[in-house]
Amino acid sequence: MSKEARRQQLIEATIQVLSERGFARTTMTAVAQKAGLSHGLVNFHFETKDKLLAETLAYLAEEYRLNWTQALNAVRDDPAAQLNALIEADFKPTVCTPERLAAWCSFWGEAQSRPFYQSQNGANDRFYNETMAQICTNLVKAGGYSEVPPQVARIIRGLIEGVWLDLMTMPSPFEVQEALATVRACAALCFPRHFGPNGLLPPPLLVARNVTFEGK
Amino acid sequence: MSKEARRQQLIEATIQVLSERGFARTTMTAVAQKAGLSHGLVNFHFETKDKLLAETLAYLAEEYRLNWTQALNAVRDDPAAQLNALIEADFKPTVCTPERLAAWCSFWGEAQSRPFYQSQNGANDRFYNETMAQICTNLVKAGGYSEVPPQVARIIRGLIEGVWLDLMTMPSPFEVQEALATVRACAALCFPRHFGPNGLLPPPLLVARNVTFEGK
DNA sequence: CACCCCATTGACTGTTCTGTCAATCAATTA
DNA sequence: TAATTGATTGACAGAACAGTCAATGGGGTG
Repeated sequence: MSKEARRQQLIEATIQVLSERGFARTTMTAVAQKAGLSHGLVNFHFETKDKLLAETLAYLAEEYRLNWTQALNAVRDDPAAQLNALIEADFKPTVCTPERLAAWCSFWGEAQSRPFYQSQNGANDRFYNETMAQICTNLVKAGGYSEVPPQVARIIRGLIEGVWLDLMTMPSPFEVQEALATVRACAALCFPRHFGPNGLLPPPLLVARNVTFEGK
Repeated sequence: MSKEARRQQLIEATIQVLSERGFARTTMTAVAQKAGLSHGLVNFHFETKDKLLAETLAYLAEEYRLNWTQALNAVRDDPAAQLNALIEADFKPTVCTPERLAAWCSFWGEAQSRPFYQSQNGANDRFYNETMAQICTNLVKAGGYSEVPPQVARIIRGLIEGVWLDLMTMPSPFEVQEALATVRACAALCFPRHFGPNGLLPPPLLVARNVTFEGK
């Protein structure tokens, strides 16, 4: 097996162990067992436990970043479509599985006391938040809304994080589709002329403009 | 020192250590040192580490429950005032300090892999959510809104959890007042005739009626 | 076929941490 | 004051774990 493939296999095993046992009880031996390998090999590929965990976090962060940037690149240059893409991206099975959610959560629990984890994710988070704020600014301007763009961005971003937590802590009846519906409902409250209860409204801006014009 | 006071002192020390070192690196010795006592004493009062952590979680949960139920009892029987009380309660210095936030977060990170922690908080969460949903139902009916009450409740509850996480993970400029303002802005989007950007609108329904009347 | 390189194993070491316990100390009661 | 009770200490044992390393094995190359 190639060196890079082996590393990725071990990182995936780490994510699984993190989600099953939590951060505190994640051991090198457990990771190796999950991958069906000996524990000495984990130290061969990642010199220390700290480095293994740091690389796992970086792996998850890059996976998350790719997920939303690619979703953003796949839609046309329209703020409502972009916001919709950003929202839906967070609930795609690429990043929104029980294992990944639980792994993220175990890192959050340790992040505050480990400066490395914080600096690792600080840049990514800032980039995401700035992108979200910019999209909201464009949407407010184009749609003639009166909201304060950075605040709306914080609401939507915060709500996504909150329902992510709920997906983990709540018993099973709360599913991904319901979480997404909750965020969509919030988007509809923020931008009622662009979002409905089922997501993006079909012709985004033309309808609103016509209504305003003919209404006067 | 009385037995009960000593236990509480050790639990407070545990909360501090959790927030400073995270769950994984919280040791009995660190807790004892933080309290200025010997580590054998911790085992004397709480037989095992697991029991110490379980009691710390129960302590935080009860503190949280008391905070919002008392805030709810202190306002008049009006859904808008009740919702406002519920929102503000989550940002009071009783429960919303950096230490407590960090301690909560470290428990979340471990909760999914430890059934005890989940069952511990399951009942409390359910009670809070049902109360919030009931208040939203009353407010929607009394205020003539068209939102779906359980969904609005999930939005507000989820957003509060999300900004709590942000308070922890974001660098310092994001402060409690800004987090509260974000939630208030969301409440204003959900119930525009009862909530403004600065929170509850003074006399909830009467003013709206008067303004409309004199404005005409 | 023989050699070499590198991934892989598993036993071993040193450290850290939990939980135990006999000895000590302080306070209260007889 | 003496005795008793309960809290407190710190040394100790046992367990779990991270990290090391010499030995092994297998695939590719000369």
